Amino acid sequence: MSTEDTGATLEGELALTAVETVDTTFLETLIGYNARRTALVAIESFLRVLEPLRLKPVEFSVLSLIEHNPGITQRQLCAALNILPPNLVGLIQRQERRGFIEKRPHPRDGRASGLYTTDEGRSFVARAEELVAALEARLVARLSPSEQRTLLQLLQRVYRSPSV
Amino acid sequence: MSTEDTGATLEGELALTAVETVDTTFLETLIGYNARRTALVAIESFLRVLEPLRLKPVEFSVLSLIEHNPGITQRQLCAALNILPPNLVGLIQRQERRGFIEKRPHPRDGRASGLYTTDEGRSFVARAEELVAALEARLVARLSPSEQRTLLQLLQRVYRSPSV
DNA sequence: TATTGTTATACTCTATAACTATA
DNA sequence: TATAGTTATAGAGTATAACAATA
Repeated sequence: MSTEDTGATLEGELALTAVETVDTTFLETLIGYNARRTALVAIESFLRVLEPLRLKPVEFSVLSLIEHNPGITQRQLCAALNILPPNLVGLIQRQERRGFIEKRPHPRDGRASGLYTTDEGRSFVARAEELVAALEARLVARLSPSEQRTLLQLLQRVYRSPSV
Repeated sequence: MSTEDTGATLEGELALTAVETVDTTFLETLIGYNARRTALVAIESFLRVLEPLRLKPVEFSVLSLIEHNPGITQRQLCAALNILPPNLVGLIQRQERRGFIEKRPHPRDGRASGLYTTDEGRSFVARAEELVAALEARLVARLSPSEQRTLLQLLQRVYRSPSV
């Protein structure tokens, strides 16, 4: 992250410690810290790779979930993605305006509507998922296939464990 | 996340799929998604546990880094924590006002100042780090010690790999 | 000329209150 | 009475531009 290194540490001041190299060992023992940094790196790449499609991570998640769960409701999307209902409204409208999804009346609940991808939306999601899969491969390129599986499993066991 | 389950899936509608249970299998293959969810769970617990100390995750990181890197500059903190300089100013001022840190003139650079914890700050950080360590233990309670080490190592290999 | 710390400010993300229409 | 979706809005987090002091 730092681009310079002026060296010259021996100024003779006793109390002076590690002013050039930052010691982050304590923070690095915390999954919260490490998970956050990993997520930030992934999101950064994501933004770059999906920029040509004008698609942000949450928007991708929403489209992908609708594609694989035809008829899903906004309430279900909120629960699955940890989004608050008011903040989902705009996301849905945008994808609707782009012609990628459409609402149809819900068969059993007049308050809700089911969300579906359009033909155009389906091919768009397919393209996006390809780009994301390729990005994913680059992200974990340093890990062996078994290490990749292990990492996902361990993360899931942490965030799925109840009452943390 | 969902608390209800109305059942009654066999309505006879052909196109209706998985309206009650959401299929997230594609998203769950992505480290970005899994790392983010893990980070969110950790941050949630963090906010709850550190609330009595009126300390947020970033504030803890800042204090902890100053404690373990006496004389660190704001520029170094920014680089280490991925914070932009203007956004660090307020964080520093708040911890200064609480009497936990102090600025001293930098020995070699008149533009910068070195940051140090005060006596009060040191005992405060110690208390905070204890709480965080206990929280960490609960977060990874479902993993064996060797799995815990593996998880941290794999995460670090992902976010440290260059040019993702 | 470049960099540290700072102010002001804009933009995005997330959260809360309140409404409507259905259940 | 409670819930799905919506509007309006507040607040937190993150970003850029510009400046003074120092390198």
